[in-house]
Amino acid sequence: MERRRSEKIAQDLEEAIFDGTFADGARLDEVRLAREFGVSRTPLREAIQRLALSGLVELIPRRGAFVRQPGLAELMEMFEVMAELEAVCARFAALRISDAALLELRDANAKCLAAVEARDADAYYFENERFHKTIYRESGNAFLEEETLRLHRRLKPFRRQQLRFRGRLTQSMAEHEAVVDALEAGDAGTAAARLREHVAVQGEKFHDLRMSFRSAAE
Amino acid sequence: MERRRSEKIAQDLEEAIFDGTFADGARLDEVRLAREFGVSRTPLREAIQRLALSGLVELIPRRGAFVRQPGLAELMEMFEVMAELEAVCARFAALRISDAALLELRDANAKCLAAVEARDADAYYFENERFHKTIYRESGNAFLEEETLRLHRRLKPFRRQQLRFRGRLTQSMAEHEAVVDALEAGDAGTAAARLREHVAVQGEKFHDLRMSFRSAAE
DNA sequence: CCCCAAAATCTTGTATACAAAATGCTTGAC
DNA sequence: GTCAAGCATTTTGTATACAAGATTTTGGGG
Repeated sequence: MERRRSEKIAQDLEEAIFDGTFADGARLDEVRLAREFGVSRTPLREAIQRLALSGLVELIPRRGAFVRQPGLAELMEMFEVMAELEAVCARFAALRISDAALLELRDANAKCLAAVEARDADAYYFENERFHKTIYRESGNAFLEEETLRLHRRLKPFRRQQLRFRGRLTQSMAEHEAVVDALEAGDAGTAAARLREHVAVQGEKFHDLRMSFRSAAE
Repeated sequence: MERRRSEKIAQDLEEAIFDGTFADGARLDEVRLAREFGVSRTPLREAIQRLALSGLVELIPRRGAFVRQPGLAELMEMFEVMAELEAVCARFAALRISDAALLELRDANAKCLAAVEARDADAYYFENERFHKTIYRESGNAFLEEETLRLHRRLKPFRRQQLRFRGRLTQSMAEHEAVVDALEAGDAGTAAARLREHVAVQGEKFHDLRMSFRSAAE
């Protein structure tokens, strides 16, 4: 826990932006939010600054902070980079992964599959995250792990919507298993390619989803 | 230019940290720096926060901000990631690069080579940066471009020391040309591999350099 | 009736004042 | 003499007050 007030406020605001409480382009009124959080403007400004550096809000001098939701094109780009980063993690991990981590990946997948069959969305997400984060960690490069986690967090709210696709989940599990097979075999190229494809498909599915949303809404 | 005071202070502090004005672990005294910059603590704190989010300083609650120079191990990791990011840029660029950009790459290389022969270090760095940044841009993924630029900036002070290696520069130019050849041919795999190797070598050379510094200093 | 300009208001950016916490120093006891 | 406890000092975190710029509103003129 850092300086807890501005830290917590930043998290809350982030959540609110992800929730869609703040629409794209909405202005973050400092005094209003300060009242709402029951603090002065100072910690709130620090929180806003933090969000600005994360790219969630745009800071216009003397004008204020405006929510900056990524558009569809930018999201596709982010998913593309996510796929590449995970592929790099997999490539490194194929050479460096420990036996214990391989067991953890198998375990996460087993529990993930169980969650799918039990229709337990929360458990599915938890185990799915454990799977991916384990690969980041086993890349053996702490900086890469951190950067990949950063993007993972940023894309989290958009990834979440994919549960709506029936049948995608079991397919996803099969892809996970194939990745682990390649990692176990120490086949860096295959592991990278499979994980890249696995994540890229998420981006594409997301694309479809957004499109259907758009046409349904307007 | 954002809120210019805290923005400028952050840049100055960043520069000072890179220069080695602040040693690793040094505390950034708010009141002292505020006096030094002739501002109050408020904009200075915002600048420090910014640096903290960039990872240049560590913020310990109720203790203060401490300069956090990356150690050798972390730097190697960062160069490793840099090589991978640039490789991804090259892979994308191979499919998307424009003829104009290819000409720009050749032009940058030519001027770079001229700078080497003229022993013009500044010109060399300028053109070298132009070369790499052009490839980032031609990846056709603005988000990837931005993220790669971020890491590029962060590694800049450490890359700068490589001029000391005689003979490395002409070799480096040859590698650049080979990368452009692959891009021109649209050979994504080769372009990626060559650029990855080019950047990875920088990291290794840097490693050697630091080692020699260490043994010389202590 | 509309448009332009000036003033008033609102909001951000900065400074200062205050509170809380941590560190270090001093003093006292064993 | 040393260790511990309490107090003082220093420093961060927060609140509030002040200044500067931007926007909006109002009033006057065309």
